[in-house]
Amino acid sequence: MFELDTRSRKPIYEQLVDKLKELIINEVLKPDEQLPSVRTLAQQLTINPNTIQKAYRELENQGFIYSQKGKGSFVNSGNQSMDSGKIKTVKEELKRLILEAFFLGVTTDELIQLVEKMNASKRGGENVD
Amino acid sequence: MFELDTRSRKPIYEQLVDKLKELIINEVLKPDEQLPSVRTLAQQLTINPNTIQKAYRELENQGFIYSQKGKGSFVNSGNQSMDSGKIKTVKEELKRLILEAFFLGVTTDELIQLVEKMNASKRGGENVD
DNA sequence: CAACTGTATTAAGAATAATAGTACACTTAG
DNA sequence: CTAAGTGTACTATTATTCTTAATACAGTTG
Repeated sequence: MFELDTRSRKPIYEQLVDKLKELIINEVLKPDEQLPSVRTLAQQLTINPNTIQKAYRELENQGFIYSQKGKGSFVNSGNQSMDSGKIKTVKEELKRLILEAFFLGVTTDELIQLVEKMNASKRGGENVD
Repeated sequence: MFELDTRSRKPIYEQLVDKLKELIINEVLKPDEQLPSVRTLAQQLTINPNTIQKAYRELENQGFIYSQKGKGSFVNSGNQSMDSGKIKTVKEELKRLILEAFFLGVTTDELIQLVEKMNASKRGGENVD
């Protein structure tokens, strides 16, 4: 399901969070779809269940999944269940990156085109690169 | 000059890198301006000189500053000295964040407006929030 | 009840970050 | 040239964080 880089300086649980977020956002994992159980995924990736749990806890804090004792962990649908705090955080990160892009010489038009391309890929689902 | 959160899970040297990048991008620190010396800044922030050096080294690797033995560390001017690799990296990060914003329900128009606001603040220098 | 789920806790080891101290090479002001 | 400043490098030690391990408990489902 994933490839993890155990040699990376980036903690494994953070790599997991990033990859799962990507799958959820790209709707590879659809809303209310059940995620692999903590123990199953740990066995598949040959890492410790506690590390999976840490990643799942983080994803739940960020609003991407919800967990139910005895049942499992499931994908949240977007737009819902998201408080405005998360949106503000993402916008702050975006502002930093946009300024950095400007500093590197990227133009406003290029960035706007990037936004529109991402929007198109969201609707259609084509691969944009 | 800065405020550092020693309690944060984020390493001090990374906080330094982020804050200095922000000051450079917003042209609070202007091109060819000299940064505080490793030892001076370490004394001001009451942290170890090695930690400052680590941050400066990272900033140099990312192309934001340049250092000269015996003279000091100085701010790089944008557009110059930046290879296209950095631009590609930033664009990749932007794509991830844009998709995440879409997932949270942010519209294309909102994002375009954000880009244009950042562009305005870059030229004028006003504070945009 | 049995076999799954998530969750919590404690303990130990491994990896990384930060500090401390020292040293060397270079530049500049005097 | 000397002295005081600069960046850079290195080793050693401590502190912090990440990861693993082994249990345990609570809820769900067939």
